[in-house]
Amino acid sequence: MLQVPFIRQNKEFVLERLAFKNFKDLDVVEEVLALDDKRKKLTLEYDDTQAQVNSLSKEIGKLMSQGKKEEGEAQRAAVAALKERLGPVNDELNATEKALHDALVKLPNLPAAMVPAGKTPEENEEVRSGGKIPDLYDGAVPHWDLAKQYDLIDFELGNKITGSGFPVFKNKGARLQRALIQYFLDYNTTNGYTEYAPPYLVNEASAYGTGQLPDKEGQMYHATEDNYYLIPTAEVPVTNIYRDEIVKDTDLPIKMTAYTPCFRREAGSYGKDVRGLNRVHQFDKVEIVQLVHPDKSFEALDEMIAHVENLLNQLELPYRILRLCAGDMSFTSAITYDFEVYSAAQQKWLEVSSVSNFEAYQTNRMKIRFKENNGKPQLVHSLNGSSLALPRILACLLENNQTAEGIQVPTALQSYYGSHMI
RNA sequence: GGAGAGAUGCCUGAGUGGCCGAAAGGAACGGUUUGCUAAACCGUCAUACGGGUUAAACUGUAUCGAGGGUUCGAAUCCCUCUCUCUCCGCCA
Repeated sequence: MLQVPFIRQNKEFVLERLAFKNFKDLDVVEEVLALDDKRKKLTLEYDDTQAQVNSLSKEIGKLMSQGKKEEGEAQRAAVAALKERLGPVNDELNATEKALHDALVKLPNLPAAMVPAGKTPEENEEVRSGGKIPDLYDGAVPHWDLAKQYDLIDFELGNKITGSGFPVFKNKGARLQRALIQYFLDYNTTNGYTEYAPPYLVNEASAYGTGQLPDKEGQMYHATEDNYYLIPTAEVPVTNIYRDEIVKDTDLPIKMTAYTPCFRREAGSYGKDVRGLNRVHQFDKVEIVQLVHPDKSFEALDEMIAHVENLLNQLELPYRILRLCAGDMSFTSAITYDFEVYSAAQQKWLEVSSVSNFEAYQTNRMKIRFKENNGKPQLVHSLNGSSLALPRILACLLENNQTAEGIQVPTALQSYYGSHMI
């Protein structure tokens, strides 16, 4: 969430940026400032009164130990009177703090300076593209047909075991999937990311920390018996590794990677674009997360973009990089780049990675901070990106590399998969 | 699932009503000195939110798992919750 002192000092800027993001409820900004004023006033009153209580209490202790009971009794009455005032002030202070917090979490992150204007996905800006869109041979089919033809994925079996959107990978399909995971992780760790294998279920505090709660409650699977949430992305457990921690500036940047399955209810997205692997409830993803010095987050962002782009180049997939317009970015992001690969058989672009800089928006919630030269703790910046999400990569690999003789495996992947052809 | 123990600062760990924001040791950081892959000594060593200041200094409040209660006063007593550990059971 945004920081109140920043809002106070940069009110016009905040309003302008929020409007740019197409955020309607601009009155919340005034509300936040008014509540903060009230909070300060009440804090002052409470602290002053409590200070009197504390000092009187000490006196009473002294008087009692000196045997001056009557004087002590008199002081007691004075304290009682003060405390009568304290209760209501405290109640109001708590209510004000809660109202302030509730208002604050309504405000999305501010779009960074480079973010293009716009409201819809059509207004996203193509930054660059790469790779070559293949000319498929006449018998080319979409991946769901290939999956059946080569016995790689059984969608119907998933329906039986669980429900729709839970594909079963088998034979060479399962192997290819495993090869990709291994390949991605190796690529990430080679480039300085520390590998983690985190839990796939998280508690409420973690889900709140990265912003899934309260905004996206309905999108996560919820194990109500124990009140755990199935992770929608490794971002949640991995970023929370440093929740409530103060690290040394020399520890930065912190670069982490993790492979996990991801679980998403995708409520309300039935019908369109859900065929085959395009949109599923459980999928595998390798994620990268960075915690960096606030001055370095845009540098880190560029590095992550280059990192993901290089991966797509090595997989020889045609891709394009989009800078999301203000209205299409997520609630918590300051700037987001989407990576899409071209599915030649479906003739459309599929999103396979999303790389974002959250600046201090997430870390302010999670209180992830660092200390520089024994100074005051400051918030670090957090970034994350997929490198990469498996299903759509798999779909494109199958579709784009299909030939009459079989499906070709990209060179970079061959040693992991164990063959040059499916 | 059953029984028990516990939750204190970066770590270990003392503290059972006022002298405790908290002993001691360790780690870390800064320095002095000496010096060969280091030791000794000195110092620093929680956070948040206020007041104050150009900025500091200074100062108030809160925090000893979380929330509530008793009391003039609570890390210390009471209640609730959460979590952790140990043993038993079950099991990969």
